[in-house]
Amino acid sequence: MTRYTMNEVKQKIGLSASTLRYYEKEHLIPEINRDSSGNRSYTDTDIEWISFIKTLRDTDMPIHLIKNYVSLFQEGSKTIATRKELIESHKEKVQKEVEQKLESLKVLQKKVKYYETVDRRKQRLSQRAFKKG
Amino acid sequence: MTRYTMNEVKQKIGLSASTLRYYEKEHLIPEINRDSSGNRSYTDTDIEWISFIKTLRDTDMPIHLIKNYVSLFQEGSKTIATRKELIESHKEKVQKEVEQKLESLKVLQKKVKYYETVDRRKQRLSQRAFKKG
DNA sequence: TTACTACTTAAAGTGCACTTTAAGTCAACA
DNA sequence: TGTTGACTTAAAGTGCACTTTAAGTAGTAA
Repeated sequence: MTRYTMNEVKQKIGLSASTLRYYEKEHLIPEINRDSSGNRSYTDTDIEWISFIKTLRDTDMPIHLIKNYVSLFQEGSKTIATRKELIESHKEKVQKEVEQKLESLKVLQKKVKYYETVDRRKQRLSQRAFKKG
Repeated sequence: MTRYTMNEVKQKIGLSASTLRYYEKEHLIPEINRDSSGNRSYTDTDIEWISFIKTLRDTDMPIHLIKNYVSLFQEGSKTIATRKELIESHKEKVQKEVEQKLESLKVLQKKVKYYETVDRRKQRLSQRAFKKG
């Protein structure tokens, strides 16, 4: 069975050692087995779990909701429906945020375009927009 | 000339009164003119500026970079090129983040699909993934 | 044996972006 | 005239998610 050191996990997943310890302490990830000298030894299953938690964090799910999700998981298969709802509603929230960001990107693109086409006269006019400070 | 109270701006833009004051104090937005009783009175130009600042915050540009952008603006047209670079590089960063989130959304969708199709046997197996705690 | 490196812990500290608090002013209405 | 409500300020407080610190241990190389 392949095992990984903390350093390997750090590389593989892209979380710092202190974050990995913090997640473990907060029970976002399981208690990791130790090798003969007391250092953490991660399994492929651990890696998979940590990766999914990272996906949740990458999409800004708050720690307290992830804890909620993990608790449900530990209660077993009777919580499948609730877990599905939790992930699905998070997914919908993220989708809306992405759509909002795409709108914002249009505004940024418009601004860049403006800077590309602006001439000296336009620039002087634009100064009037924020004349103080 | 149309003028707006803080309450109207709050509604129009979707920022709290304290955030509007905070942005003003930090010079992200210009010093707002006051009415006869000392209360803020926002112009359409103010609204436009605040909206753009909100777009920057909605896309998670840090306050210190926005301050940098505002400073450049105040230095006048000689900073147009720098401002364009600043906004453009931010735009590219946001685009990458959006792409990353779309990838994460695929993972979330996969998980939802899994929960939709999982049967009792599969659920028991999945329990092995996180057996402690 | 000594030094070095990589890990370990609990606890305190950090950074960011607001948000709340406490105390005060002003205009309108009963 | 008093009280209500919306504003004002500076300063302190909050929430979140880590990150850093300080002190210690275990294994390896010289």
